[in-house]
Amino acid sequence: MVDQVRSFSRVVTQRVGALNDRFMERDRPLAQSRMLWEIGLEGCEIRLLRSRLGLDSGHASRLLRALEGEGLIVVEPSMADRRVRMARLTVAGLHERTLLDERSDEHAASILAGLDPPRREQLVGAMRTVERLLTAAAVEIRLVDPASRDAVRCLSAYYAELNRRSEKGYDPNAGISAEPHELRPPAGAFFVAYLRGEAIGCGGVKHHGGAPAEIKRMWVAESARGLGVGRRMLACLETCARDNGAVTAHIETNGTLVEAISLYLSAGYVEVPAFNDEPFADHWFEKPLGPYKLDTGSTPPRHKSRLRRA
Amino acid sequence: MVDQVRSFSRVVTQRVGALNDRFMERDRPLAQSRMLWEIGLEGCEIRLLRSRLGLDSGHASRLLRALEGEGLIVVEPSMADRRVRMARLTVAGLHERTLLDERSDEHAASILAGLDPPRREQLVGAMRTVERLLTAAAVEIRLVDPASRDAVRCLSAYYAELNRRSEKGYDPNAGISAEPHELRPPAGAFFVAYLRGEAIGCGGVKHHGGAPAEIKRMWVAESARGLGVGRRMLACLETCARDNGAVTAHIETNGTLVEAISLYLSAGYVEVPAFNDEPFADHWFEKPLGPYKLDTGSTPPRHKSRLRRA
DNA sequence: GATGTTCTCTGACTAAAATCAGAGAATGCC
DNA sequence: GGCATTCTCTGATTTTAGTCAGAGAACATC
Repeated sequence: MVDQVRSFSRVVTQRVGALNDRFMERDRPLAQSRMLWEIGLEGCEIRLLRSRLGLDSGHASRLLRALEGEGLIVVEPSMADRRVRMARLTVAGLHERTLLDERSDEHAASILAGLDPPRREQLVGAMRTVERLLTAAAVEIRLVDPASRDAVRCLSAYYAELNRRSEKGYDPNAGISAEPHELRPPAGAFFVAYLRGEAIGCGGVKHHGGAPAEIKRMWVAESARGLGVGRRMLACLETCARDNGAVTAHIETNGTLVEAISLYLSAGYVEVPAFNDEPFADHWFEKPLGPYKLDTGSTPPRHKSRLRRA
Repeated sequence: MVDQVRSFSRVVTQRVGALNDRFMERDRPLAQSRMLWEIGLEGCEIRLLRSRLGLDSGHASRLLRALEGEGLIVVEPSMADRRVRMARLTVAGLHERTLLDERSDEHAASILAGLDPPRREQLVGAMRTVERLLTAAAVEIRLVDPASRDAVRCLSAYYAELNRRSEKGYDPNAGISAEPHELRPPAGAFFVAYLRGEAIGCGGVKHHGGAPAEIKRMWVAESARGLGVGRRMLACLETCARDNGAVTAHIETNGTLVEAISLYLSAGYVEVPAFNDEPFADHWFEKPLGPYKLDTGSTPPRHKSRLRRA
């Protein structure tokens, strides 16, 4: 398997990667082109550009200065926070970006050109699979403070989504609490899932010694669904609970969250009578956490995962 | 489709390409590491290194000097041609290369690490497909002089293979001739298939005005089989024949060349009685070349291609 | 309103990559 | 033998990329 990955890597970087770089070079250093591209039609915060392109702040600043000097972009302070600066394409910049776009399209088309239609479809299908799975593999789950910026951002997105999806509306302050101090070691734990530096999911657990641990605040950004992040997060929380003495995990949720419910079922949870009085919840689940039992996250039996796409 | 290729390209270069570069950097500039790697266990001609890595001769020379200075390689003239120089790894160089190897393995493993076993297999399978099809798409067929170096090289490989595979043995000078002047426009044509600069297949055609064109010397290197090169070469030769007035194509071959025969059948050839007295041949084929009929090279009906893998 | 943090920028560098022109040796081919 | 070609090397330089330290503005918090 490792050999296949390596040989794939060789072929692809040569044929797709390196060539693409050449195509992007249009009388302009590659890094500048990439920056131009990344700024996008809508403009972009500089700190985001830096993190996406993986650039040092000095380097990034110089690249922006160069593009600005050519009249391709303007950089101006963001309204919300005047420390943050926004880069935006000028008309000339938009034009340049369009050219880059066309070049990339040509390059992509040239890759497909050597193939007959059926093989072309096969290739594109396999590319889709590789892309999805590589993205999934790049997700990283980290223990963070539940009051940290990324955590807070995830939680507000979570609350907003619950509010949007359930008829009753959701109030994080009503019902069972999950305050930061309850989700911080040693009382509990809070994890954030990152994809290329961006927080795209979260989950918390409240420890209760030998009594059932409570799994709370599980959420995955819409843009990152279908990558198995939820499953990994759940496994992570369970491991954490088990390591802290729990032999059972408890989750409650609302019936409108069908993906969540199907995940719980497929991960071995069974529905049980209400074990608390969370007003938002109408389904309660429980799972025995066999000590040291490794959840490989493998595909569950078909009948259990049917709800998934419903 | 183009969009999918582009998005694939972004994800893969980031996750597989760029990271791999980081891993390769081992107190040594990336270009040096790549060179070290590319030299391989057996050593390699410098001009080959240059073409594979796409380096300027000055740049390449300097990289080699640096590696030589560290005692990792020795560079010595090739025996065959003393203008050409060979780079070969020393013991220390072999050791370094092994370390690079291990790093690459680690990197490949780290890509797989984030996935559960079933997804892992899915990823590796899709990678295999992408790799194969990208390689196939990179093959380029060019009209060349049948006396050119690449053509001659292909032809000798072809003769050698015929000799090896058939019991009778093969003599290119016996039987129907296909001398360079017969395969050169306007009398005929000769094509070579290239993969990353290397000649990996060939094929010729002898025009006879309105009379059936003769397809000759079709060969594909073993390393390049399964990529559809033969099919593309055949289509190319047929187009060429049609453009020169032929309405029928003739091919004769030997029964031991099963892949060839199955290719001809799946491409629309039908077996006919001997139309010449080529001593090497024991099967004769014919195909009507409908004018302007495009051979898309799409997958033939299953029952006809069954011989393919026999 | 004092303090610490976040974000961006500049200056001063270093390292690596890439380019160009020209020279010299070996070879192939009349 | 003369001549063009191939292959490699060196010197001189330029362009990119990337790093580090520190400064200043805006903001968050107590």
